[in-house]
Amino acid sequence: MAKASSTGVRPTIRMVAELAGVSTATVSYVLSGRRGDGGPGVSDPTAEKVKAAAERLGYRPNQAARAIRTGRTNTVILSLTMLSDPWSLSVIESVQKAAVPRGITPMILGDADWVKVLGAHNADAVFVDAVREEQRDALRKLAEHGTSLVVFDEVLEAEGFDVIRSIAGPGCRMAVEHLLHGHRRIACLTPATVAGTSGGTRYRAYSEALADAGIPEREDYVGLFDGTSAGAYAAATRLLSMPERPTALYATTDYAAVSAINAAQRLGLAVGKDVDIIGVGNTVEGERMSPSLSTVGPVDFFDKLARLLLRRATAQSSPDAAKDPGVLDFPWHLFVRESAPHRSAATRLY
Amino acid sequence: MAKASSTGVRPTIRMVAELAGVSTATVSYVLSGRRGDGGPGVSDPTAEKVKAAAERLGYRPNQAARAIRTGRTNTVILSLTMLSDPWSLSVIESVQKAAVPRGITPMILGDADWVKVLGAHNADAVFVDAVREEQRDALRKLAEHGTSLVVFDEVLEAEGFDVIRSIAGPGCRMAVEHLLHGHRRIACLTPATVAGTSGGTRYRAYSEALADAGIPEREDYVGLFDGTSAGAYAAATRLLSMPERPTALYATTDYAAVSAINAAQRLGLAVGKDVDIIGVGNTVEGERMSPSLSTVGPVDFFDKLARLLLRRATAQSSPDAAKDPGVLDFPWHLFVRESAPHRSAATRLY
DNA sequence: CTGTTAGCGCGTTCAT
DNA sequence: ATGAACGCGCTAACAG
Repeated sequence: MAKASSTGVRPTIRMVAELAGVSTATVSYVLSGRRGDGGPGVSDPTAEKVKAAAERLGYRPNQAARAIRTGRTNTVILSLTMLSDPWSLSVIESVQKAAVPRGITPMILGDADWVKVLGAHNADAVFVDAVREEQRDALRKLAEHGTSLVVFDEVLEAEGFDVIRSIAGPGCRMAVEHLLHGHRRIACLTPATVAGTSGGTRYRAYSEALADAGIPEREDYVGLFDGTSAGAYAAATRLLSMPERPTALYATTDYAAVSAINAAQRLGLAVGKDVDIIGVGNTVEGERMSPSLSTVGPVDFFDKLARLLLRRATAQSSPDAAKDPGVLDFPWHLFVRESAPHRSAATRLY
Repeated sequence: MAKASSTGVRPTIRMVAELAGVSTATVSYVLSGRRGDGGPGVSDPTAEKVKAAAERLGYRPNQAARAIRTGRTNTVILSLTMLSDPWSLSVIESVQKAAVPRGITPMILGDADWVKVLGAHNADAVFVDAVREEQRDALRKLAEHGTSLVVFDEVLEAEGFDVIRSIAGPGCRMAVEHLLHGHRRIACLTPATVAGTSGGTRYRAYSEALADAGIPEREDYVGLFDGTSAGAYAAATRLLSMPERPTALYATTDYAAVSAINAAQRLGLAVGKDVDIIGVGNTVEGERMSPSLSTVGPVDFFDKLARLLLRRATAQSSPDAAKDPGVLDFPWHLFVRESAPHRSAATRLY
């Protein structure tokens, strides 16, 4: 029960050394488990003494002090602007899965003004989720002065930092065209926050694909909702309850598509038969549900992102295979699953 | 456009000093904006020279090095287990609003194994949102050795750290009893993940209040859902479409209550008139919507939490009015708003 | 083979 | 406005 040392003071390596009756160097060797080059180098008895002393004092190595000497913090920072977005949660999850086993801690920065913070807190690598115009210069400066950056952006070029890119337009187009093979009455389910954001691209793909197919766009076939799942559910219910009910539904996000499937089933419609529903994003939930969700999106996006980030974080010290920063482009694919299967001439709904 | 120094090397205070032709001490004073005691102490011309040199090199002070000397990192850590929960987002938002103006950066730790991390990364203060049994000892040890902790927990006592407590039971009871003043047919809308979590308390309040009022609990009046808003919407729709429709609905979370209001309106029911709906949690959205949501919950919870955390972070250095750690108990209140107004004998629905 | 000494690398801060 | 010590953990070079 050895209590000792409830002094409210953070124990240092020197206190441990004193209590164990050895030098600080020995403590350092024992606790970090390494020694210069070859063999073990610390005898079992002393190692035990040191460990006991450290345990008794509640000693924890001081990352800040370690960082100053080694240049590594064993930390990656994720700067995420929309924490509530499932996309952000996927990023966090993937990075955590990749980082934690290697002893690296992901820290999340919820604020959008990463510019001030990142220069000061020296993480081994940083992921930035969105770059505003006026932040670009600061970004380049950071990269110039030793910060390892991975940036998610559709237009930036790699200038000392990695760029991850995932362009939605063509993929969304594929989704709508997939529906056009079997349908004419195609509705669109999209959040109302279309202004300027990526939502705009996704809705535009719908408009343009319909126009190119010679199908006039009906205003009452566009289901706007407030961005929540409940809102998507309500909007989908409205669309699917119309007298001239659409036979297919293009949802600009996967979670909206999921809500739409729920709504359709509640209305007694067989999804993939009476009505086809396709989403955008290729999130994991869609793959797991029943019926499985047809969707478009990048392949393996989050895992590859995590791997790149971790490689950057690790390559700091060992510049072995650390390639120069570059652009990593994720092409989108069409995933035809149960909620919107292939339609032959025989199964067309028009 | 003075570029200079794109060496990929992080500039140090010494490089700045050399370029400006002054000592490192002067640079430190200029950039941190303080000087020993009284007057400015640094002449304007040299201050300008220093700032120019720092700007040219892209110098950013190294937090780790600063921390080692001052013992302060200007950082608070938020250890949050359920990042997708709106509750976590509220915590983040409040803390950010309080911290950023004071130059303190909140970092979010998404992993549940804060034990290893917190000992190493010395933040000025740490908020922990859930403590498992086996983590309690580690918690005490951390607190003993200088980590400023604020813990959210319903049973822990303050042992060197602050405890924030917000007990749901009695408040939920008040919510159901409020409905009992005007109703007999009261349904309950609750996520299916009742096992052991706080959800259990909230459902139990419903069961017990009904039992005490001599009303038998009907199984078909309990709407279980999967935890999503869409699920809550669907479950509420089912409840409100029953032949013997309940006249009141007790939802164990505010977001479920919001979905229920949407569902009721969609079914053509006047909320607050044909059907009363009450939530749990006192979140801001409920107050802002129309009809405004009646609910129970703590008052001013997030802001007070943020203030306490920031006080702890700041008090590190100046031990002026830093009271001893204690338990901060948030009593719950009943907020009677439009979705479930007061019912007099005349407006009773039975 | 085991353990110690003596610096290093930062920004801060007290004397001078 | 400066020189030098300081606080921390790490580690090359050395001593037993």
